[in-house]
Amino acid sequence: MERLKILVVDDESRMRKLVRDFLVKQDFEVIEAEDGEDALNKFYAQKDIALIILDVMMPKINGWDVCKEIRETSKVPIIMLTAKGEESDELQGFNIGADEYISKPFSPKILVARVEAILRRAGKKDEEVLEIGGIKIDRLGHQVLVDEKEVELSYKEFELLTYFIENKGIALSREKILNHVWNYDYFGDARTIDTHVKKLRSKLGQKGEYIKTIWGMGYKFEVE
Amino acid sequence: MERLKILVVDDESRMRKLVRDFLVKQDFEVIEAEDGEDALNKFYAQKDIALIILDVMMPKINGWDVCKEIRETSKVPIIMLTAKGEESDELQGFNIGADEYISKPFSPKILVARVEAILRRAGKKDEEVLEIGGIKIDRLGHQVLVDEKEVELSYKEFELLTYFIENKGIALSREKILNHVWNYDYFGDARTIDTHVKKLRSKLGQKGEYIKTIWGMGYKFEVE
DNA sequence: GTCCCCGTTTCACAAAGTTGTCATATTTAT
DNA sequence: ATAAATATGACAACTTTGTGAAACGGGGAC
Repeated sequence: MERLKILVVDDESRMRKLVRDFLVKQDFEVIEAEDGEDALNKFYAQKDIALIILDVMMPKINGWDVCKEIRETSKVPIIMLTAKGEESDELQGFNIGADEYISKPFSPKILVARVEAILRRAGKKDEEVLEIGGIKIDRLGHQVLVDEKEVELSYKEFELLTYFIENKGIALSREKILNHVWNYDYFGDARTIDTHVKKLRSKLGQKGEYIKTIWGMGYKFEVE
Repeated sequence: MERLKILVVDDESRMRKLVRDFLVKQDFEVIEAEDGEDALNKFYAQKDIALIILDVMMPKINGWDVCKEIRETSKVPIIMLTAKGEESDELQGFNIGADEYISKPFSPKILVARVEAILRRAGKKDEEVLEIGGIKIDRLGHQVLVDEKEVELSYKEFELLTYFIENKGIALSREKILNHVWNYDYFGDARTIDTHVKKLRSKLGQKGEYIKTIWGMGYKFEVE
């Protein structure tokens, strides 16, 4: 297996070196960029970057803008490094589509753990068939089998179920679901999700119960 | 890990120097500000400040107002330095969202100890799984296991338990709990916490006893 | 172009679950 | 014993979620 490329963007070289050292130890290939402009150039030049780690505070173009710009054309996973307290885009009132936020200061151990979790999930996107608890998703055939019997799902239902299963065991906020299943620039009502969940649950029959409601939070797919 | 930045705000340069010297000795990076205005400017310019030490008595903008202002946008930990008798503001229930109060005169050793305790706690916010005494908190799954069996908690209960465990072994006043689990701008009755503690204890069964009452003070989570 | 079909979204109301408060009981410190 | 603080149970107000129906909207048939 070829080493995966990670783009690390931070204006402080000390910080880049720190992050790089840990990632290299985990056998990733690291590419560094020292500001937003540099980051965009390197990202577009190197088409096979698997993940971006992006500091928020940078001269010229800041991290939020780099993220937004990249999201225009790519769904590459992005981890934002934020200062304490400004971690969430919700707090800023606008959503820019990062996948994770890690607040400084952080331990390198945490960073590496998150990177691996994200890549593991992202890796699922390459698998042709996902299977869990008697539900089989065939991406190529765009088909879902429940206990070997086909269940007809609409496009959105299929995407939603796939997203749930790619992230099984993880509580997903409506915000996050909208970002991934709909799109980073979708501005509709989050309650739309409820309707799709309802239909999914009913089409999955008994197994619809795997989609759990997390009250005050969102949903989670979990097989017992 | 990169050195953490601490913003020290006091109008007396002697005091700043004193505090700075001790913090630098502990390998923190120190940024100084000599009044409230200066403090706000430097805080907003340097986005990765990990903690603020803030004198109350200062010209132009005083410490209380700086704290309130910062709390509008950030959850960065704040330690207030108060002269004898000034804490009354805090005691009178005028709540501005500081994390700690240290009254002058204080020993630098105490200050450093508090700083490190706060930062240690803040670091826990990035850990995905917390585990202690047979209680496991899975943040990603938004799920709590007691002796490997799931216990269903409401949103607030989950937050409260998480806060207790992030601060295990530390006595927490109701004031403090309200500030962190509810919000800095919550003005309800502190007795509300009692009700939530009651429910938490009962849902945790035997292990509910880990939540100890500290008479006249608040609560503390402690495993024997 | 118009009509129709069907997936998607919105909406309004019902249902379910949560949270804060209050009165009362109990415990604790002195 | 007494006063003060905490525990508890019940409940009302409030939020969030579920649901069915209606509105919307794009693409194909005609």
